[in-house]
Formats: sequence, structure tokens, C-alpha cells
Amino acid sequence: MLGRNARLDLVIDVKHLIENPDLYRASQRARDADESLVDRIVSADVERRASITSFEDLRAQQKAFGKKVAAAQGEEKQRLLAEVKDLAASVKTTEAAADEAKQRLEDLQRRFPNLIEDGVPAGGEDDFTTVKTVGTARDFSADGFTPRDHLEIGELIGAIDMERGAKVSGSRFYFLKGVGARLELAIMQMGLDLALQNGFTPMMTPTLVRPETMQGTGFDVEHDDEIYKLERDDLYLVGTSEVAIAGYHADEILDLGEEPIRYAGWSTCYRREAGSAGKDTRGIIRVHQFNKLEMFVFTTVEKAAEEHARLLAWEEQMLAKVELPYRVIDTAAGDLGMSAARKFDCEAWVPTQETYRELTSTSNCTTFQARRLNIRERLVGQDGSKGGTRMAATLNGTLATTRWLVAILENHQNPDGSVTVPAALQPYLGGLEVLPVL
RNA sequence: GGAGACGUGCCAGAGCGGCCGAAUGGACUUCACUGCUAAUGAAGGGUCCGGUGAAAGCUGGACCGGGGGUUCAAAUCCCCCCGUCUCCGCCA
Repeated sequence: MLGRNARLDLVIDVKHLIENPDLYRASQRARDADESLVDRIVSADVERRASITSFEDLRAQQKAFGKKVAAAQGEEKQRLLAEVKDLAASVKTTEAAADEAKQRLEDLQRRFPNLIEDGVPAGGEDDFTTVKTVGTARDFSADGFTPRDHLEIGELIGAIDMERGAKVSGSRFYFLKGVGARLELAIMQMGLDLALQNGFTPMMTPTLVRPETMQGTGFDVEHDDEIYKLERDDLYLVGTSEVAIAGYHADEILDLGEEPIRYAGWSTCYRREAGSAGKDTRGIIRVHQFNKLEMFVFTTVEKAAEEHARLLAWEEQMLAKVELPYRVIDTAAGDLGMSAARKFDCEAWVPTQETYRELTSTSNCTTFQARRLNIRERLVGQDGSKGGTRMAATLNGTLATTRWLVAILENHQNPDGSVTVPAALQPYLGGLEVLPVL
């Protein structure tokens, strides 16, 4: 049986598993995961502890012996040396066993998805709940014309060039040109200003990262077909600056007592879109390369849920600024992926598709990423004394992406193909009120 | 890309294969002294994982960039990797 302190200080996964195995099983069931994993993790941890104990005992003996050897001389020394050899051998084998046990536990834990937050709807991709719907879809028949899709508009106003994108780089690549390039920068800049007002530190991040960084953030570099890999250099192109920022504080102990640490990462993002052949092939809805402004927060487990609400609120503020009708959905458990405990998406109405499309996404990853990246918080007792460390929590949320162009162009289009610029965005376009047809 | 130097605690900086978790400064904490500050003197400290205790504490193990190896024994010797710096080359 484990000692009292051992139980309290177990790695958070295992600790939770031991205390709440049913909770974990329920979470796993929601994701159709392997239920026996819970029991295997618990027993792997017991094994690990036993093997570490026997290694440490032997090692202590060896050390004591070493002191005698160092002090002894001549024949006495030779005799002791012969005696300690066996001990050294068993130290080696028990150490190897302990390392193996640690590795086994780690591998099992790595396969374990994050615990789902209370209230997350059950089910799969189609089982999300709509938290709210804001604004109403524009009635183009009342305006007396049939809406053009974003690519048609983009070509009319000289904003998007898919054809040459394909010529230069292949399908799903594009050029943003003229007002298109300006609009992209305007949206990003507006998002950055909002982030600054709310205490975020802007970051321009590396877009190539090491495998450990990719893994730590929760992406599987071996099996994830979405990730571009540079074989020669063993580097990976990020699909979001979340990866770089999560890795930024890897192996660090943070002071999270007062305010969360908030970063706004601005980077180009790369996705292979391997599994989506034939899907969203027109225009810039689904492309290999785009820009994203991403909020990323390090905080405590207790504050994570309220920070999640804040991230969502900031995303909604951004959507309000660009005057788009949207809905907020609470993603169902089975559609959450490994790392998120809960995820809210804001989806904007896309007129020509007559449906809502994801524009932002915010996830509460609780301690999932922090565990893999070894990001802890410094605990301080009420009297100010040191209190050890504990896993931190991480969250992320999109503030703007290239995809926003789609919704803005389509929703604010005029009969002649020009586009009215939302008032909040105009200052970022040098006062431009309309993106005119060329 | 070529050549070389280096990576030790909060920082600077020693370190002979065993008495090194690590000298010495500085910073820091506590105490003393001073009307306050400064200065001075004394004492104390690292991180992580365990055991035991109500707690203070006592106690075992790991950690000298990371990973392997040699050895009874590694901060110290060997190999690989990562990183930093200097010079040359190339380059926005």
C-alpha cells in the first residue's frame, strides 16, 4: 500500500485515476477510448513505485560500501572490491527495471485523453449544443440580389488569386493581393489591439518546431497526417502558434498566483489537409497555409474555466467588430480530441453555403499540455512560505484567421461585387469604407 | 558549411575518478549593531521524487546542458546529441 504522502503527491493523472477511476472511465467512454487503460495505468504506477524503491535501497548500500572502499588500503581494498562487484551489477539491473517501469507508465499516460469538463455534451461531431446565436443571416432576396461567393468577390475586387497560387505552389495555395492583403493585415492588427487591451503579450513565434514540442502540445507527429514534416532536419511546420507558445515555457515553473500569463501569437500556419480531399476546394476556406492570431494562456487549474469564458468573450468581441452573424457551439465529448477538456467554436454564417463555418475555436486543455511539456506553477502558502509545485493549466483561443476574409467578403458584399468595410475595421484600412470592384 | 572555445547552484566562478550537492565571491533570508538607510558582524539556504511524523523535524534516492558508455565508484574519463560564444565562408 502506498504511503499517505505518496498518494497525495502522485502525478496528477494517476492521482486522479486512483481517486476517481469512474470519472475517468466516463470521460473515456465519451470518446470511445479503451476503458482498460485506467486499470493499466494504476497498476503500472504501482509497479513503478516498487521498482524505484528496490533500486534506491540497493543504491544506498552501494554508496555506503563505496565509502569503505575509498578508505581501505591494500589487500583489504582488494577484498572489498571483489565483494562489491555483485552489488554493482544488481544496482544496474534494478535501475534498468525502474527506468523501464517509468517508461511504461509514461507511455500509458500519453495515450490517455484529457478528462472532460462537466457539462460537455455527449456524443460525436454532430452532437454539439448551440450555446447561442448572435445576429441574423442577411436576407439577400430583400436586398434584391443573389450573393456571390467569396472567391468571385475576391477576384472582382482583386483580393484573391487562386489560379496563380496553384501555379506557384499547387492546389489550396493562393495569393492575397491588394485590398485582400490589406484586409488580412487589418483583421490581424485589430485582433492584436484587442489582445493588447486585455493584457496579452504579443508574440511572433517560430513556425518550425522540434518533435518534442509538437508532441508536448498534443499532436502525434508519427500518425497525424495534417502535419508537414521536414525530414532532413527533423522539424515540423506548426498548424498554429499554439504549439510554439505552449513549448515556450516547457520545463519551467511559473508564478501564476496573481494573473494568468497571456500571449497573443501571430504566425503563419500550415496544414496538409490530407484527409479532406474534395472538401472545401473552392476559395480560401480550407488552405495549406494561412495566418492566425492565437491567444494562449497559462493559468491555474482553478482559474482555467473562467479564463475559458473570457477567451470566448474576446472572440465574440472580435466577431462583433466585424459585424458577422454567428453562433457559439459547445463541442461534444467525442469530437474533442486528446487535449481539450472543453471546446467552444464560434461559427460565422456563410451566405453562399447557407451554413455556419468555424471562425474561432477556444479550448481548455487543463493540465494535459502542461504535463507533457512539464510546465508547473509555484505554490505559495498563505504565510508566504514555499509550497512546492503543481501542474499548470493551458488554454488557447483563436482571435482571427485568414478564413475570416471569407465571411467578411460574403456577408458585407454589395450588388456590384464591392464590399462594405465594417466600421471598426476602417481605421485599419486607412479609412477605406468600401473595397471597390476593379 | 569550415575551424576553435565553452556549458557547474539565483548570478559570477573553482573543482585531484572516491572525504563533492559541490570551494569562494555577490545576491537573498534571519539575527545582532546603528536614530533611519548604508556599512559591519554572525548564522542559514538549491531543485525534484520518496519514507516517517500533527508539525518543526529526521531520513533515503536522483540531479553539475541532455542521452549513452567505461569503472567497485563519474561534475571529473570516452562517445553521441543539444545549446552558447569567437573566427572564416555564405546570406535577407
